[in-house]
Amino acid sequence: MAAAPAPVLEAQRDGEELALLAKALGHPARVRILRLLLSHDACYCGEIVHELPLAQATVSQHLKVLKDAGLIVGEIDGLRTCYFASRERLAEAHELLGGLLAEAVDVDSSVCT
Amino acid sequence: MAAAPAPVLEAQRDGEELALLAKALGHPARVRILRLLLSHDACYCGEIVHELPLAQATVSQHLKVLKDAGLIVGEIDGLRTCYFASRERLAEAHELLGGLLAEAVDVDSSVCT
DNA sequence: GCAAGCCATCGTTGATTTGCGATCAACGAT
DNA sequence: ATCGTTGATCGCAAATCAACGATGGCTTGC
Repeated sequence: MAAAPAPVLEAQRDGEELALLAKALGHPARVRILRLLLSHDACYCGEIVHELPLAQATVSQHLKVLKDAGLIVGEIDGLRTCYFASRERLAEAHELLGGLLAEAVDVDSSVCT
Repeated sequence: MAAAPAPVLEAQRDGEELALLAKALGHPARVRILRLLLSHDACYCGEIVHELPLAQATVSQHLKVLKDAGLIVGEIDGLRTCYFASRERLAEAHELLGGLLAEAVDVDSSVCT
């Protein structure tokens, strides 16, 4: 990722990546789950279910969406499953969004990590 | 940001606002439209349609979603409609996302049953 | 006036999402 | 071995979304 071969193509991939992440964040329950995980550093699934006004199956589904997007990580811990938020992935979303704004100013010095 | 009257409620509203914005950004075509508008500063609807591999009705629909989220503004200019990206709104989304990350580090006293 | 271009909207189709109860697999304790 | 607990998954129904053609309102040019 050091060499940027085709800026246009790269921008397009970034766009799709951003859309993918945004889609995962595009539901209040999922944002709430994410916030919960961020503030607790880690949480068992049961706690999350207990915190939200949703059935266990529904919460599990939302967890799956977040996990598929890479925003959280689940780790089986014996009987339970412990979930962590991926700050790196969240920061990636933040940077992709920032990249959009930066691109607005000019197509001048586009630098990616 | 310094004065927070009701931290929990505010956080919840922020979460819903973030989800709303993320949902609008959660489609590749819409991200592409947004990028187009940002890099061109402004664009007529026809140009956008011409740029995307989608029918005019579909593009118009995506434009409506972005407009409803406040991410773009449309201005009727005689025969055509000129669209602008709202950098402020985009920056707002960026900050809300940053707020999530910040909240991770921050202290909080939520109950954990 | 009329015709042509632009674009928002309507109505329809098929795909996806959301939410739930029910079920199933895995595990610890009895 | 048989529970009770935890959480992922399976179906299903309702809702929403995505994409499109067709229509209609609007403006400009003839």
